[in-house]
Amino acid sequence: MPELPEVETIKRALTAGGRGGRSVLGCKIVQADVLWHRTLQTPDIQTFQQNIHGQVIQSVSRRAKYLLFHLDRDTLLMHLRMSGDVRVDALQNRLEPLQTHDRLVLWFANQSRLVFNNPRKFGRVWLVKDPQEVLSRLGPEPLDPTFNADQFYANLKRHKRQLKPLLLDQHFLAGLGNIYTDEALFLSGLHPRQNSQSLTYLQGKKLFEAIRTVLETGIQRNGASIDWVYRGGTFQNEFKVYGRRGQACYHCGSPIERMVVGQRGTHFCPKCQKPTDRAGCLED
DNA sequence: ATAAACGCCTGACGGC
DNA sequence: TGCCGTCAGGCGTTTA
Repeated sequence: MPELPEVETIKRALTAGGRGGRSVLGCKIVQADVLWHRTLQTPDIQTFQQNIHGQVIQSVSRRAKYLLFHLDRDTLLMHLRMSGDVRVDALQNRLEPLQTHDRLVLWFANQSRLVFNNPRKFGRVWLVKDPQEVLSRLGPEPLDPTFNADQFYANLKRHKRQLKPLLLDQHFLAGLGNIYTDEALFLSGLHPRQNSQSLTYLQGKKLFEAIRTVLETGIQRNGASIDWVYRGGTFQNEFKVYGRRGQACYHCGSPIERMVVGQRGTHFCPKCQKPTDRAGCLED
Protein backbone atom coordinates (compact mmCIF):
# COMPACT_ATOMS: atom_id res chain seq x y z
CA MET A 1 0.00 0.00 0.00
CA PRO A 2 2.77 2.40 0.58
CA GLU A 3 3.06 5.74 -1.10
CA LEU A 4 4.11 8.85 0.76
CA PRO A 5 0.90 9.28 2.83
CA GLU A 6 0.85 5.64 3.88
CA VAL A 7 4.49 5.69 4.94
CA GLU A 8 3.87 8.94 6.82
CA THR A 9 0.93 7.27 8.59
CA ILE A 10 3.11 4.35 9.61
CA LYS A 11 5.81 6.71 10.85
CA ARG A 12 3.30 8.56 13.01
CA ALA A 13 1.94 5.32 14.46
CA LEU A 14 5.49 4.24 15.33
CA THR A 15 6.21 7.47 17.18
CA ALA A 16 2.96 8.79 18.61
CA GLY A 17 1.77 5.47 19.92
CA GLY A 18 -1.87 6.55 19.78
CA ARG A 19 -4.64 5.03 17.67
CA GLY A 20 -3.63 1.45 18.23
CA GLY A 21 -0.04 2.18 17.35
CA ARG A 22 2.78 1.53 19.77
CA SER A 23 5.80 3.78 19.96
CA VAL A 24 9.24 2.36 19.34
CA LEU A 25 11.02 5.46 20.66
CA GLY A 26 13.56 4.56 23.31
CA CYS A 27 13.38 0.86 22.53
CA LYS A 28 16.68 -0.99 22.85
CA ILE A 29 17.38 -3.63 20.22
CA VAL A 30 18.61 -6.85 21.80
CA GLN A 31 18.35 -9.14 18.78
CA ALA A 32 17.70 -8.98 15.04
CA ASP A 33 16.40 -11.83 12.90
CA VAL A 34 16.38 -11.81 9.10
CA LEU A 35 13.83 -14.35 7.90
CA TRP A 36 14.21 -13.69 4.16
CA HIS A 37 17.83 -12.97 3.39
CA ARG A 38 17.26 -10.71 0.39
CA THR A 39 15.33 -8.28 2.60
CA LEU A 40 18.63 -6.94 3.82
CA GLN A 41 20.23 -4.76 1.15
CA THR A 42 23.25 -3.86 3.24
CA PRO A 43 25.31 -4.88 5.17
CA ASP A 44 25.57 -8.69 5.27
CA ILE A 45 23.45 -10.42 7.91
CA GLN A 46 26.28 -11.05 10.37
CA THR A 47 27.49 -7.46 10.33
CA PHE A 48 23.91 -6.26 10.57
CA GLN A 49 23.20 -8.32 13.67
CA GLN A 50 26.45 -7.31 15.31
CA ASN A 51 26.13 -3.60 14.57
CA ILE A 52 22.49 -3.15 15.49
CA HIS A 53 22.77 -5.01 18.78
CA GLY A 54 22.34 -2.77 21.79
CA GLN A 55 21.38 0.35 19.86
CA VAL A 56 18.38 2.43 20.97
CA ILE A 57 15.82 3.96 18.58
CA GLN A 58 16.18 7.70 19.15
CA SER A 59 13.69 8.91 16.53
CA VAL A 60 11.78 7.86 13.44
CA SER A 61 11.41 9.95 10.31
CA ARG A 62 10.37 9.65 6.68
CA ARG A 63 11.99 10.67 3.40
CA ALA A 64 9.88 10.01 0.30
CA LYS A 65 8.69 6.41 0.75
CA TYR A 66 11.54 5.46 3.09
CA LEU A 67 11.16 4.98 6.82
CA LEU A 68 14.23 5.99 8.83
CA PHE A 69 14.97 4.69 12.31
CA HIS A 70 17.68 6.85 13.84
CA LEU A 71 19.71 4.71 16.22
CA ASP A 72 22.60 5.58 18.53
CA ARG A 73 25.29 5.10 15.89
CA ASP A 74 23.54 4.04 12.66
CA THR A 75 20.37 4.62 10.68
CA LEU A 76 18.05 1.77 9.76
CA LEU A 77 16.12 2.43 6.54
CA MET A 78 13.12 0.52 5.28
CA HIS A 79 11.41 0.66 1.90
CA LEU A 80 8.08 -1.17 1.78
CA ARG A 81 7.79 -1.34 -2.03
CA MET A 82 4.53 -2.91 -3.17
CA SER A 83 3.34 -4.90 -0.21
CA GLY A 84 5.40 -4.10 2.86
CA ASP A 85 4.08 -3.31 6.30
CA VAL A 86 5.57 -2.60 9.70
CA ARG A 87 3.99 -3.47 13.02
CA VAL A 88 4.91 -3.57 16.68
CA ASP A 89 3.92 -6.59 18.75
CA ALA A 90 3.57 -6.28 22.50
CA LEU A 91 4.60 -9.67 23.82
CA GLN A 92 3.52 -11.82 26.72
CA ASN A 93 6.54 -13.96 25.97
CA ARG A 94 9.16 -14.47 23.29
CA LEU A 95 7.41 -17.51 21.89
CA GLU A 96 4.43 -15.75 20.38
CA PRO A 97 4.27 -16.91 16.76
CA LEU A 98 5.19 -14.70 13.85
CA GLN A 99 2.88 -14.17 10.90
CA THR A 100 3.06 -15.38 7.35
CA HIS A 101 5.43 -13.22 5.30
CA ASP A 102 7.22 -11.71 8.28
CA ARG A 103 10.70 -11.02 6.86
CA LEU A 104 12.69 -9.18 9.52
CA VAL A 105 12.26 -8.86 13.28
CA LEU A 106 13.87 -6.50 15.79
CA TRP A 107 13.50 -7.71 19.35
CA PHE A 108 13.41 -5.04 22.05
CA ALA A 109 14.46 -5.17 25.67
CA ASN A 110 10.98 -4.11 26.79
CA GLN A 111 9.01 -7.20 25.77
CA SER A 112 8.01 -6.00 22.33
CA ARG A 113 9.23 -6.43 18.77
CA LEU A 114 9.20 -4.53 15.48
CA VAL A 115 8.23 -6.70 12.52
CA PHE A 116 8.73 -6.03 8.81
CA ASN A 117 6.08 -8.00 6.91
CA ASN A 118 6.38 -8.24 3.14
CA PRO A 119 4.39 -10.81 1.12
CA ARG A 120 5.94 -10.05 -2.26
CA LYS A 121 9.49 -9.80 -0.95
CA PHE A 122 10.21 -6.58 -2.85
CA GLY A 123 10.84 -4.49 0.26
CA ARG A 124 14.38 -3.71 1.39
CA VAL A 125 16.19 -2.74 4.59
CA TRP A 126 19.53 -0.96 5.01
CA LEU A 127 21.70 -0.29 8.06
CA VAL A 128 24.11 2.54 7.31
CA LYS A 129 26.20 5.21 9.02
CA ASP A 130 24.79 7.97 6.85
CA PRO A 131 21.29 7.75 5.29
CA GLN A 132 22.55 9.81 2.35
CA GLU A 133 24.24 6.64 1.15
CA VAL A 134 20.73 5.46 0.28
CA LEU A 135 18.79 8.68 -0.29
CA SER A 136 21.20 10.95 -2.13
CA ARG A 137 19.64 10.53 -5.57
CA LEU A 138 16.07 11.28 -4.57
CA GLY A 139 14.27 14.29 -5.99
CA PRO A 140 12.57 16.99 -3.92
CA GLU A 141 10.14 16.18 -1.15
CA PRO A 142 6.77 17.42 -2.47
CA LEU A 143 5.57 18.81 0.86
CA ASP A 144 8.89 20.46 1.73
CA PRO A 145 7.98 24.09 2.53
CA THR A 146 11.08 25.33 0.72
CA PHE A 147 10.00 23.58 -2.49
CA ASN A 148 7.65 25.69 -4.58
CA ALA A 149 5.71 25.84 -7.83
CA ASP A 150 8.38 27.87 -9.61
CA GLN A 151 11.03 25.23 -8.95
CA PHE A 152 8.64 22.45 -9.88
CA TYR A 153 7.77 24.14 -13.16
CA ALA A 154 11.42 24.73 -13.99
CA ASN A 155 12.06 21.03 -13.35
CA LEU A 156 9.16 20.03 -15.60
CA LYS A 157 10.60 22.12 -18.43
CA ARG A 158 13.98 20.45 -18.04
CA HIS A 159 12.51 17.18 -19.29
CA LYS A 160 10.60 16.12 -22.36
CA ARG A 161 8.68 13.22 -20.90
CA GLN A 162 5.15 11.99 -20.43
CA LEU A 163 3.77 13.44 -17.21
CA LYS A 164 2.80 10.19 -15.55
CA PRO A 165 6.15 8.38 -15.75
CA LEU A 166 7.94 11.61 -14.89
CA LEU A 167 5.90 12.08 -11.71
CA LEU A 168 6.53 8.45 -10.77
CA ASP A 169 10.28 8.90 -11.22
CA GLN A 170 11.64 9.27 -7.69
CA HIS A 171 14.67 11.17 -8.99
CA PHE A 172 12.35 13.84 -10.33
CA LEU A 173 9.96 14.04 -7.38
CA ALA A 174 10.11 11.73 -4.39
CA GLY A 175 7.04 10.18 -2.83
CA LEU A 176 4.31 9.86 -5.44
CA GLY A 177 3.13 6.40 -6.47
CA ASN A 178 0.57 5.14 -8.93
CA ILE A 179 -2.58 6.13 -7.05
CA TYR A 180 -1.69 9.64 -5.98
CA THR A 181 -0.23 10.40 -9.42
CA ASP A 182 -3.48 9.48 -11.16
CA GLU A 183 -5.46 11.51 -8.64
CA ALA A 184 -3.18 14.55 -8.97
CA LEU A 185 -3.33 14.48 -12.77
CA PHE A 186 -7.12 14.33 -12.64
CA LEU A 187 -7.30 17.22 -10.16
CA SER A 188 -5.14 19.34 -12.42
CA GLY A 189 -7.02 18.37 -15.59
CA LEU A 190 -3.91 17.05 -17.33
CA HIS A 191 -3.58 14.02 -19.57
CA PRO A 192 -1.16 11.37 -18.21
CA ARG A 193 0.70 11.27 -21.54
CA GLN A 194 1.05 15.01 -21.95
CA ASN A 195 4.60 16.17 -22.60
CA SER A 196 6.09 17.83 -19.54
CA GLN A 197 7.74 20.48 -21.70
CA SER A 198 4.43 21.55 -23.20
CA LEU A 199 2.91 22.77 -19.93
CA THR A 200 2.14 26.42 -19.39
CA TYR A 201 3.21 27.92 -16.10
CA LEU A 202 -0.37 27.90 -14.88
CA GLN A 203 -0.73 24.22 -15.70
CA GLY A 204 2.50 23.44 -13.88
CA LYS A 205 1.42 25.44 -10.87
CA LYS A 206 -1.95 23.72 -10.87
CA LEU A 207 -0.27 20.32 -11.03
CA PHE A 208 2.05 21.26 -8.17
CA GLU A 209 -0.89 22.32 -6.04
CA ALA A 210 -2.87 19.20 -6.97
CA ILE A 211 0.05 17.00 -5.90
CA ARG A 212 0.14 18.72 -2.52
CA THR A 213 -3.63 18.53 -2.14
CA VAL A 214 -3.84 14.78 -2.76
CA LEU A 215 -0.85 14.02 -0.53
CA GLU A 216 -2.09 16.21 2.31
CA THR A 217 -5.59 14.76 2.08
CA GLY A 218 -4.14 11.26 1.97
CA ILE A 219 -2.17 11.93 5.15
CA GLN A 220 -5.23 13.42 6.84
CA ARG A 221 -7.14 10.23 6.06
CA ASN A 222 -4.29 8.02 7.32
CA GLY A 223 -3.60 6.80 3.81
CA ALA A 224 -5.64 4.53 1.57
CA SER A 225 -6.69 0.95 2.26
CA ILE A 226 -6.75 -1.30 -0.78
CA ASP A 227 -7.48 -4.99 -1.14
CA TRP A 228 -5.84 -7.36 1.31
CA VAL A 229 -3.15 -4.87 2.28
CA TYR A 230 -5.18 -2.99 4.85
CA ARG A 231 -3.93 -0.27 7.12
CA GLY A 232 -7.01 1.48 8.36
CA GLY A 233 -6.84 4.59 6.21
CA THR A 234 -9.91 5.92 4.40
CA PHE A 235 -8.58 7.89 1.43
CA GLN A 236 -9.78 5.13 -0.91
CA ASN A 237 -13.30 6.49 -0.36
CA GLU A 238 -12.25 9.72 -2.02
CA PHE A 239 -10.56 8.44 -5.17
CA LYS A 240 -11.78 10.35 -8.21
CA VAL A 241 -10.25 8.11 -10.89
CA TYR A 242 -8.07 5.35 -9.41
CA GLY A 243 -9.88 2.02 -9.62
CA ARG A 244 -12.97 3.65 -11.12
CA ARG A 245 -12.74 2.32 -14.69
CA GLY A 246 -16.13 2.49 -16.38
CA GLN A 247 -17.71 4.56 -13.63
CA ALA A 248 -18.98 8.08 -14.19
CA CYS A 249 -16.58 10.99 -13.74
CA TYR A 250 -17.79 13.04 -10.78
CA HIS A 251 -17.17 16.20 -12.76
CA CYS A 252 -18.52 15.52 -16.28
CA GLY A 253 -20.18 12.10 -16.11
CA SER A 254 -17.98 10.46 -18.76
CA PRO A 255 -16.86 6.90 -17.99
CA ILE A 256 -13.40 6.81 -16.39
CA GLU A 257 -10.92 4.98 -18.61
CA ARG A 258 -7.91 2.82 -17.86
CA MET A 259 -4.84 2.59 -20.07
CA VAL A 260 -1.22 1.59 -19.60
CA VAL A 261 1.41 4.33 -19.43
CA GLY A 262 4.97 3.47 -18.53
CA GLN A 263 3.90 -0.11 -17.71
CA ARG A 264 1.52 1.17 -15.03
CA GLY A 265 -2.26 1.04 -14.99
CA THR A 266 -3.44 4.60 -15.45
CA HIS A 267 -6.90 5.94 -14.72
CA PHE A 268 -8.21 9.17 -16.18
CA CYS A 269 -11.25 11.00 -17.47
CA PRO A 270 -11.05 11.30 -21.27
CA LYS A 271 -13.08 14.49 -21.26
CA CYS A 272 -11.62 16.32 -18.26
CA GLN A 273 -8.01 15.36 -19.09
CA LYS A 274 -7.61 16.12 -22.77
CA PRO A 275 -4.09 15.79 -24.20
CA THR A 276 -3.80 19.41 -25.26
CA ASP A 277 -1.69 22.33 -24.23
CA ARG A 278 -4.68 23.84 -22.50
CA ALA A 279 -6.00 22.62 -19.18
CA GLY A 280 -8.94 20.27 -19.24
CA CYS A 281 -12.49 21.21 -18.37
CA LEU A 282 -11.69 21.55 -14.67
CA GLU A 283 -10.07 24.85 -15.56
CA ASP A 284 -12.60 27.61 -15.07
C1' DA B 1 17.44 11.63 -23.05
C1' DT B 2 13.43 8.87 -23.16
C1' DA B 3 10.91 4.80 -22.93
C1' DA B 4 9.88 0.04 -23.25
C1' DA B 5 10.63 -4.67 -21.55
C1' DC B 6 11.71 -7.45 -17.97
C1' DG B 7 12.81 -9.23 -13.33
C1' DC B 8 11.71 -9.70 -8.62
C1' DC B 9 7.44 -12.24 -5.72
C1' DT B 10 2.84 -13.72 -3.68
C1' DG B 11 -1.98 -13.50 -3.69
C1' DA B 12 -6.71 -12.10 -5.02
C1' DC B 13 -10.12 -12.15 -8.37
C1' DG B 14 -12.98 -13.15 -12.48
C1' DG B 15 -14.02 -16.23 -16.25
C1' DC B 16 -14.67 -20.69 -17.87
C1' DT C 1 -13.86 -27.05 -7.37
C1' DG C 2 -9.96 -26.06 -10.11
C1' DC C 3 -7.23 -24.03 -13.54
C1' DC C 4 -5.70 -19.85 -15.98
C1' DG C 5 -4.97 -15.29 -17.17
C1' DT C 6 -4.80 -10.69 -15.29
C1' DC C 7 -3.88 -7.49 -12.03
C1' DA C 8 -1.43 -5.33 -8.03
C1' DG C 9 0.42 0.66 -3.87
C1' DG C 10 7.66 -0.12 -6.67
C1' DC C 11 11.85 0.27 -8.69
C1' DG C 12 16.38 -1.28 -10.65
C1' DT C 13 18.64 -3.02 -14.86
C1' DT C 14 18.94 -3.83 -19.59
C1' DT C 15 17.76 -2.87 -24.20
C1' DA C 16 16.09 -0.03 -28.09
